[in-house]
Amino acid sequence: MSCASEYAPQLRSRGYRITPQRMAILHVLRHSGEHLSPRDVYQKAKKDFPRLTEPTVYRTLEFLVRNGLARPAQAGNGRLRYQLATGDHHHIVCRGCGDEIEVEHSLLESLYRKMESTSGYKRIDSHVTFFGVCPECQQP
Amino acid sequence: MSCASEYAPQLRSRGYRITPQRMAILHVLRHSGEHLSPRDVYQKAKKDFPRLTEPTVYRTLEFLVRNGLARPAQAGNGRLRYQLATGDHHHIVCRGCGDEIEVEHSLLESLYRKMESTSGYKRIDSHVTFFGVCPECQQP
DNA sequence: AACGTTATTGTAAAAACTTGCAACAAGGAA
DNA sequence: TTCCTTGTTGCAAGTTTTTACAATAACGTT
Ligand SMILES: [Mn+2]
Ligand SMILES: [Mn+2]
Ligand SMILES: [Zn+2]
Ligand SMILES: [Zn+2]
Repeated sequence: MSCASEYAPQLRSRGYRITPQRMAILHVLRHSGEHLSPRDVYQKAKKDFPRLTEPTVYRTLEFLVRNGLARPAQAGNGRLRYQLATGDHHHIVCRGCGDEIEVEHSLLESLYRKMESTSGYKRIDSHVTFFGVCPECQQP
Repeated sequence: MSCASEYAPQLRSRGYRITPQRMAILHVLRHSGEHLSPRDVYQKAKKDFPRLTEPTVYRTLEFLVRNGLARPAQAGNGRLRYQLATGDHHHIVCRGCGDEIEVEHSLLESLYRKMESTSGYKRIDSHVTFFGVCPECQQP
C-alpha cells in the first residue's frame, strides 16, 4: 500500500491538505529504518522533492507527531529524531558508548495504566528513552 | 551547607577543578526551583559572575550531569532543562496545554529492575518525561 | 475549468546550541 | 611564594532549530 493511499484520507478528513512535501517526508520515514534526524529526513526527501526546505521538514515532523503518524525520540545527545508511529516500544541508551537497545512496550503497560489512574492524565503513549550503562561499559 | 563545601570535595577528588563559574551555576540550580533552561541558568548565574559565557553554561551543565550532580529533563518543546539531582522523580507533560506534573519514582522502581534484568543494562536512573492529556484537556 | 478560501510553504532572520583553539587560571609541587 | 601542568574558559565561528510573514497552492465550490 502506498504512502498516499494510506495516510492521505485520514489527514484530509481532518481538514489538512495533502502536499508533495508531506508525502515525500512520509515516504522517507516509511522506507528508511529507525529514528531519523530532521537533517536526515531533509536530505533524503529532497531527492524526491528538490524544492523542499528545512523549516518545512521541522514543521512537518511536528505536524505528523501531533496527528499520531510519527513519534519523536530523544537521542543520546539530547536531540530529537523521528520515526513512523508503528509498534509501541521504548529505548535504553548507554551513557558510556551511546549504544541503544529496544524495550518491549509490554514491560511498561502496567506502569502506564497506574500513572493514568493516579494522575488523571489519559492517553499516555510516550516513546521513551531511558539511560543506563550497557554490559560492555560496566567496569569489573 | 554552602554549595562550595558540599560539592567541591567530590569534584576535586575526581581531578576536576573548582571554578567560580561552576560554583555560580551550582548555586543557581540549588536556589532556584525546578527545571531551568540553559538560558535561565546563564542569566541568573551571570549576576554572580558577570564574565560567564553561554558556552560555559552548556558545558558546565553537561559536566554536572556526567558527574551525577544534575539531571536533564525533556521539556514539552523537546528542549532540555536542568535541575539538581536530588530526589528521584519523573514528569508527565500535557500534550494539549503543556501543563506538567510529577510522578513518584516508586511507581517506576519495579520497571527499572525488570529492565535491568532483561536487558543487561545497569544503573538505569533516568529522569523521564512522559506525555499524555491532562484532565482539563480531555474532551467530553 | 476558473475562483476563492485559507492551510501550507519558502524566505530571511533570529535564537538556541556546538565546536576548535588559543589564552587563562586552579591547584599540586618546589 | 613562585613555577608548572593541564583542566577550563572565552572568543569567534559554525550548525541546528525556531519564528514571522508574505507568497503559494490544495481543494471545495461555482
Ligand atoms: Mn523508537
Ligand atoms: Mn524533574
Ligand atoms: Zn556502552
Ligand atoms: Zn492540558
